[in-house]
Amino acid sequence: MSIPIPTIKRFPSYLRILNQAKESGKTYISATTLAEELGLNPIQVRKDISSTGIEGKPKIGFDIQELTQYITHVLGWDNTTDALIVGAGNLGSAIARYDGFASYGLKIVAIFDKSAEKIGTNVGCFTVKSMESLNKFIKDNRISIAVITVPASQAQSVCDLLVKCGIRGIWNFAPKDLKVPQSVVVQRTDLATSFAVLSVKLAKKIAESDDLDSDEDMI
Amino acid sequence: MSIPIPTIKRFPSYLRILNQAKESGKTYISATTLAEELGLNPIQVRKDISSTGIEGKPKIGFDIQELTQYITHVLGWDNTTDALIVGAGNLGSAIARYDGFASYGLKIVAIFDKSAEKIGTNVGCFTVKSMESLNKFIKDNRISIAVITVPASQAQSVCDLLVKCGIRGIWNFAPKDLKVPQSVVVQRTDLATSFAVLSVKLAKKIAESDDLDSDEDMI
DNA sequence: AAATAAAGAGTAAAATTTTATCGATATGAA
DNA sequence: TTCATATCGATAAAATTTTACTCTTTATTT
Repeated sequence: MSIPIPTIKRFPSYLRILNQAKESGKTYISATTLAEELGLNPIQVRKDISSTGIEGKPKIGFDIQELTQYITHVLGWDNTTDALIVGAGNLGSAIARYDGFASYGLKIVAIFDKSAEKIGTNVGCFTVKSMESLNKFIKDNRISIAVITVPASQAQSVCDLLVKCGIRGIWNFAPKDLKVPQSVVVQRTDLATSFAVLSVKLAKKIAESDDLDSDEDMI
Repeated sequence: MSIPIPTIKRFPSYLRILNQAKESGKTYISATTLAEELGLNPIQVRKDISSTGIEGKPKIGFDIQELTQYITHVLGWDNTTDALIVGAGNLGSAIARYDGFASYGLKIVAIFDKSAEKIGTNVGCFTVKSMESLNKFIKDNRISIAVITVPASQAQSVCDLLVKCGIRGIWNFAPKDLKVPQSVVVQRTDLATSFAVLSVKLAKKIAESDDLDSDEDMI
């Protein structure tokens, strides 16, 4: 009865639309409306929702409050989890300053770096801490999630260290595939992957419109 | 004969491993090795590669050079494409300063923002330009790709403007599903989506280890 | 109150993606 | 040279995911 990964991936988008709808004063929303907003197939939306077990009312749709609550719960976003960042470079700093994580139940509580120049400087509302203080911090604050934003060359060693300190979930922004023990979960967020899809789709689209052009020539 | 999206998404990882292997002096690499490095199924890797039409040698593997070239070409990363960023906030600035895009055939050439305070300031090696200068810049430099890093509330209007200026591909970092004409491609890169997967996998993993604990108790 | 239409729910079909199987081939060792 | 082994390639099977279809429900209209 586990929820398919593609469905999980669509859940955050649903939450976004649900919030919007709620703010505009609505109480119910139909799968059709959700689908329209997101450019999805309504049947797919209904199927996704059905995996939560929530039932809708014909002709009306789903209770926004109920749906929001359930999806938030499935994602585990109803309880705030503390996380720390390792790597105070451009990306790490941007993430540290980003204030949108609260709605994902994620709270950045510290940022670490090995560079002596960066340690002690401020990034957003944090002061960069040294790698030496990492272990104690994780233990003292019972941190289970870490965000890796160091260069690829250092990612594995940082990862190993984090695992040794007891981190269970790693959100990896370094372009590197990390090896971790079975008990640890890694999720990589890779700009390259995303851009690859854009590149290919764009090339295809341009090829199509070229085809169209030549078709027109033939008239 | 189009290449499946999941395959496209794995291509950048292959490229990374291929580069590593090349740097360490190798000429050939087997699907098995690639798969091991990436935690994938070797059969899947072979299937992915087969979609490029490149043939390998039994017992040896694939020509690294040839494979690299072909994948790079399929992704369209062998020709550099100029792109601009709209939104000079934390994320936009981080992206502007990121120097890893060169290997994706992507070259950031300018960054725009509507805030009077930001216009004229420096971000990395760029000077933030005004939104008024956007149209002319796109036309003069024949830009076809734009990166959107504005807040969600402004994303659609910025998107509309970009489309009007002739942009064909949009890489959207705003948590908002953009509506565009058929001729335009949008790729959203969403932190929430990625984190959702991490959240759920982690919860599952922790539940599993709890199960294990209770199993052990039963001995 | 009956008819209509806009959903939802459940099952089935289709499409896509991943994994398995088996025969072929090239290398290195006996 | 022959044999063992690692790997490839092609086809088939399995699994997953998306889409279609049919029926039911309920608000709205007449």
